[in-house]
Amino acid sequence: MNANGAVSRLTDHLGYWMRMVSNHVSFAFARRLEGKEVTVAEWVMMRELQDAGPLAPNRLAGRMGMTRGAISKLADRLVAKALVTRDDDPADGRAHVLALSEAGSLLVPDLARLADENDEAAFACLTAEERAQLDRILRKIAGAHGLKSSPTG
Amino acid sequence: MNANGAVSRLTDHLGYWMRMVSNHVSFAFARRLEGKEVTVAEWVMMRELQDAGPLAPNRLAGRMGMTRGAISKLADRLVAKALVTRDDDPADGRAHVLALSEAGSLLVPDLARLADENDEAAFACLTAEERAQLDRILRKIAGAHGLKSSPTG
DNA sequence: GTCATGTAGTTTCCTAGTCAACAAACGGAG
DNA sequence: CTCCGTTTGTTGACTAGGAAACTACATGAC
Repeated sequence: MNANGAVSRLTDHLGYWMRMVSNHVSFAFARRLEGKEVTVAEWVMMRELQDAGPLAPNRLAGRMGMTRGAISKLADRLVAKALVTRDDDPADGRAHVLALSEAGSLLVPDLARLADENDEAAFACLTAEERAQLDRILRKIAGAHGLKSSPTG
Repeated sequence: MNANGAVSRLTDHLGYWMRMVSNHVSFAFARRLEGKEVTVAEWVMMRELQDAGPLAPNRLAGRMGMTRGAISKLADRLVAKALVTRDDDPADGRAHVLALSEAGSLLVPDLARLADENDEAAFACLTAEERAQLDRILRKIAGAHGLKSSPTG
């Protein structure tokens, strides 16, 4: 309750606007990816594999903030599209190694360009000053809460 | 590609940090709601009904940015929990009217307090100045893109 | 009045996650 | 070496939402 005895409004919350804008940006990106036959989650996995090199599903789950089960199925889809390879880890009979296929590697810069364009379009309405403020504030929040996994869902 | 010939990094995007922080806030809120046996989407619907009074599912779909199908099922759940009532619209044989039940009305302030606490905790690390900047910037982006539906998903 | 068109809500099928149960393999204690 | 707890990845049951088909009703043309 606030001073007038009414409960605070939904739009009084920073989290409300945060979610609205975040949803919009992700949605817009998903639309851009449609033509490439790739989902946002698939893009993030390919991106992680590009950044970090071949990786165990378990590591990817940590980085992407998803469960191992989800990674397993996501990898299935990417392997089916021949964008990612899945091999047994010679050093550990349980583990696998996921890596970008050649086709996957070739596709990444293409998708990265779409990501750049999407970010640019989403925040084009801001001044350089405002973008810098937003960037600083978001990183501060992420730092304060120890956030580290790639946002996917 | 940027100057060094590498594709831009994932973390160069404002959208990346946006999504990470937004996901964190929503997740934290979902955890708070767990004890109340209410999901975030359910909370948003109850909130809308509190703000706008009894509403047709169709109107709610617009406000919440969800399909009519999703609203139909969401309403099913809330009716099952006796937090919302669903009546035929006497003025239109097709339409229904969703409204908070008495139990629902009683629960809203309780949940609103959780929402306030969650927002406070999520952005506690920011100065008043930073919060004001963030608020202004987010509203500016939302305005620039004509965003208006409650973020749910 | 009748019919065509449009609209509201539900339902079915699909997708993409979670969670929990599981089998295989690792690795340390004895 | 063997055993037992742990870790890895997969699978199945479940959940929440979207897309589109469907039903029932409304409304305007005639």
